[in-house]
Amino acid sequence: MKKQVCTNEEFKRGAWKPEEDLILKRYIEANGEGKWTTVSKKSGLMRSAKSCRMRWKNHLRPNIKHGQISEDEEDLIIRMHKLLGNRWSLIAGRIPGRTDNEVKNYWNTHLSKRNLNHQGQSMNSVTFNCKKRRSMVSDTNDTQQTISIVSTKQQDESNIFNGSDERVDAQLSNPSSTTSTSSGAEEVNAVQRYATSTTLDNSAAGDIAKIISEEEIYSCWLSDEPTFYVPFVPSLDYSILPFDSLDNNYEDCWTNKLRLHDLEED
DNA sequence: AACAAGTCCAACCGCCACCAC
DNA sequence: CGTGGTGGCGGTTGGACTTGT
Repeated sequence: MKKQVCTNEEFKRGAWKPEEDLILKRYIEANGEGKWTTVSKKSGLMRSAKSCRMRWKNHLRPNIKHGQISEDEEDLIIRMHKLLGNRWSLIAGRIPGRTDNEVKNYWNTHLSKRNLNHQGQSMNSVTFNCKKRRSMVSDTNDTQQTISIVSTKQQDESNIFNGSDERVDAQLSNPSSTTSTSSGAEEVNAVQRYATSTTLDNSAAGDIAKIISEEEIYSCWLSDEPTFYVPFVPSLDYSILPFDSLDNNYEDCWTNKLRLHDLEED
């Protein structure tokens, strides 16, 4: 049987010309965003669906901000990266007008080296960056969730983080046994989809994992100590909490969360 | 002026989740 | 339930441009 192969040779590649931009822009304005294979076929551009999508998303979409990243934006990127790791789309989602590609490029070219230097001088922190977040192992046992996070070894000096090949198993106590407001199933899904484990400081009393989704952040200790579970509090923007191991004020964050948790219980 | 090295960023690639069938 | 198509994501690459020698 003859196998149907879609070769890249069918599609034009390389830099987009202004006239191609115009065609794509007009097509999407007339027909709406999405259905990129249809865009690819019907626009007459001879570009792949992915290429069309990428061009629209990163350059042609309305409200895209071009030009220099401001100090405020830079500060936000650094803080968000500290919190989320290389979750560029999530970080970009918090910076109006900036794309994930732009944020990623900016980080790689401007900030990663600077942060390496800063890190070397001031602290010895380790980040487990969950590269393969979707391949995490999750035990769907009713009473306990075991989340296995495979960290990536980062030997390159230019990388800001000291890496580890270790496998981190975070034991989350059963959500249904806590006072969490959402269902256990929802929480497990959130954890499975968007887990990132971050230890903030080697000197901290136990390692801390932040389990993050777009709207929710869960927290637990990764040490041998009994784990606890902090429910999401909708009124609180966790991303702006001062997670700064230099000041050790993450302790306050934890305290704040627990206090809010207690209030919710009341 | 010419070349090498470094920097930047648009574009591409591979992987994976989701969904329709 | 399995499969194929699609879209989204993060990592990487390649070439244009800049800076240094």
